Amino acid sequence: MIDIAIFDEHKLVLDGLSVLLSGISDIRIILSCDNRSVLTEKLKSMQIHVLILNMHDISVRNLNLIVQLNISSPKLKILIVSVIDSEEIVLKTIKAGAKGFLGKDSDRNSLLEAIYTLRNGHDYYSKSITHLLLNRYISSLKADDVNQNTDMTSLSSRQIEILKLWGESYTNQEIAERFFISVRTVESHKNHIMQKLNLKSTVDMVKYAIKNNIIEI
Amino acid sequence: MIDIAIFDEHKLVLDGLSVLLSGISDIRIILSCDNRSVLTEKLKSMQIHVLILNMHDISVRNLNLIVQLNISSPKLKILIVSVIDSEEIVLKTIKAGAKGFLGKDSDRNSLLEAIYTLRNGHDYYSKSITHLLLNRYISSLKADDVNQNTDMTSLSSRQIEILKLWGESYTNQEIAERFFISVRTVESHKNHIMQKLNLKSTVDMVKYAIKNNIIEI
DNA sequence: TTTTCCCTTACGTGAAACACGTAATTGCAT
DNA sequence: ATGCAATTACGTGTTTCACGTAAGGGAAAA
Repeated sequence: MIDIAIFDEHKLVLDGLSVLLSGISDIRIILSCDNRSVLTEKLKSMQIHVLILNMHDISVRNLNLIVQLNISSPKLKILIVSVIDSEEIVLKTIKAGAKGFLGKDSDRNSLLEAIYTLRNGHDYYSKSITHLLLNRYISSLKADDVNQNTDMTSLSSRQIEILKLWGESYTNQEIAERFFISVRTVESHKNHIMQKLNLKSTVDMVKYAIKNNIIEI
Repeated sequence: MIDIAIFDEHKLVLDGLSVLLSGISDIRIILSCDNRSVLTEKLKSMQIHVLILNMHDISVRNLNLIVQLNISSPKLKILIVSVIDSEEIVLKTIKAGAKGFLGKDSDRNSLLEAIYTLRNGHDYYSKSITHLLLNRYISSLKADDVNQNTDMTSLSSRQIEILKLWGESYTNQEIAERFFISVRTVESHKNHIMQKLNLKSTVDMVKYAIKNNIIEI
C-alpha cells in the first residue's frame, strides 16, 4: 500500500488528479491539499510515501517548499507534475530534491509508473525530461549539497528590496529616497546584483526577477 | 445532453479534468485534446456546446485562440479554467470572447454549474472572479468589438522587431547595426513604443513584451 | 486628388542609468 | 583573529531615457 499526498493550487485540477488515482487498490490518497502552509503542517505528522506536487510556476517559493519538505520529511519522495519543462527548471527541481518529474507528455500510466518507481526508491523522469537531461549527469548533481546555491539564496535581503522597487518601475532616485541612501548606493546594489548573477543587461535582470517571483508581471 | 470538448496542454491534467466529468449522464465528452492546432481543426467539423480551456499562461497565442474559435464556431461557449486570476487577465479573456472563468477556488461542482450555465446561454464566473469584477461593467466590455485592441495589434512590425532584439539584451548600438539604421532611430522607436503603450519605464516595457509573448523569459 | 494619419527615419539637449573600479565600515562565521 | 560578504559611497566615461522637433513615404479617407 502506497500512501499519497497531492498538492495543487487549483482545486479543480487537484480533484482531477485525485480521481485519476482513486481507483487503484494499492494506492491510498491520504491528503489532498491546495494550501501551502496546510500542506507543510500536515505532512509533519503523517507518514506519506509520495507527494505529488503540481507546479504551475517555478518560483523561489516552490523550490524552497521542496527543499524544506526534504529536510522535515526525509523519507518523503516528491514527484513534480508541471507543464513547464525547460531544462533549467527541471534541473532546479532536482537540485532542490525532487525525485521525479512528469512533463506535459505524461498520462495516467506514467503517473502510476512514477509513483511505483519512487516508492521503490528510484527516480522517475518522463520521456521528454529524460531526453532533456541526456547530456547531463543527474547523479553528480544530486551528489551536491541540497542547500547549494540555486540562485535562491544568493541575493541579500537589501538587494531583493531594491530589485523589487526597481521592478515596480521606481527610479534609482526614488529608491534612494525611500531607503535614505545615496543614488550611487542604489547603483552599486544593482551592479552587485548583476555581477553576482552574471547578468548582461537590465533586461536580463527583469527576467531574473520575474522568474524568481521577486517582481510580478 | 451537453457535448463537451476539453483542452489542456498537460495530458495528465487533461485526463484528470476528463475523469471529473465522465460520470455525469447528460454530459458527453466528445473531444479531449492537448494540441492547439488539432483542437482548432477538429472543432470546425464538430457541434460542441462547451469548450473547457485550461490556460496555464495568458499569452497572445491563447487569447487569439479564443478570438479565432469565436469566429469559426460562434455557437461554441468557451469556459476558461486557470490558476491565474488577476483582474487584467480575466478581463482580457472576456474581451477575447470567453463566456466563463473558473479561478483556483473552483471545485467539481463549480465546473458542473458553469457548464450548465453556459449551455443555457448565460455567463459564469467563479466567486473570486465575480468579486474581482464587481466594479466593472462586464456587459459594456462585451458589447465592444471582439477585434478591438487588446494591445495585441498596436505595435508596428518594425517596433516589434526592435523590441524583440532589445528583449534579448541587445544594446541600441547592436540593434542599429543589425538594421543599418542610426542609434538615434532605435531610440526613437523605443520612445514611440513607450508613448504608444503608455509605459513609464523600460522595466514596464520588458513586462509588456513578456506578457505579449514578444520576448521569452 | 488632396489631406490626413501613421510609420520610419533622425537629431538636439539635458537628465538618468549603466559599467567598472575603488574603498571604508560593519557584522558574521570559521 | 582573520576572512568574507553586505552595505554604503564615489569617480569617470559611456549608454540610455525623456521630450521635442522634423522630414519623407505610403495608405486610407475626405
